[in-house]
Amino acid sequence: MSLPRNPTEATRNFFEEVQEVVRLVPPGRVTTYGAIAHYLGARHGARMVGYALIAAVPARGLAAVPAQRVVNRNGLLTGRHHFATPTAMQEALEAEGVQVVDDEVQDFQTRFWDPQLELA
DNA sequence: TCTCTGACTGCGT
DNA sequence: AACGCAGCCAGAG
Repeated sequence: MSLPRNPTEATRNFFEEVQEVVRLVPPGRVTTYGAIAHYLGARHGARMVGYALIAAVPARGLAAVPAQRVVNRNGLLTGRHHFATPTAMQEALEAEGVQVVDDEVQDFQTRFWDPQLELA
């Protein structure tokens, strides 16, 4: 799968909603694809959340959309290969105090930030 | 059109 | 506990 060149209106809106939620994740905390999908009403699957981030990073940059704070439900950095370098995602997380060992966020449960709960 | 492939998940076996 | 599988939906070929 590659980047969408001409996203449809609906797709673009979904992408923006995802990016908006990701921007609300506090530094040092992480959330998951599924949590975001659920928060947005699961209109699209969790896969689409990841897809939205592919479009988000090059379009807005790491500073605007902290995509490193989105991991899978097990705390694994499944999206690290989409960053500029293979270690960029891990380094970005460690820079804000999140320890990562073997592609896995340490102390994941207490680091987890659920938009459904926090933005209620 | 059809098929395949995902930065995913949850359920059933 | 490990796997398989279906649902999720948009692009590319």
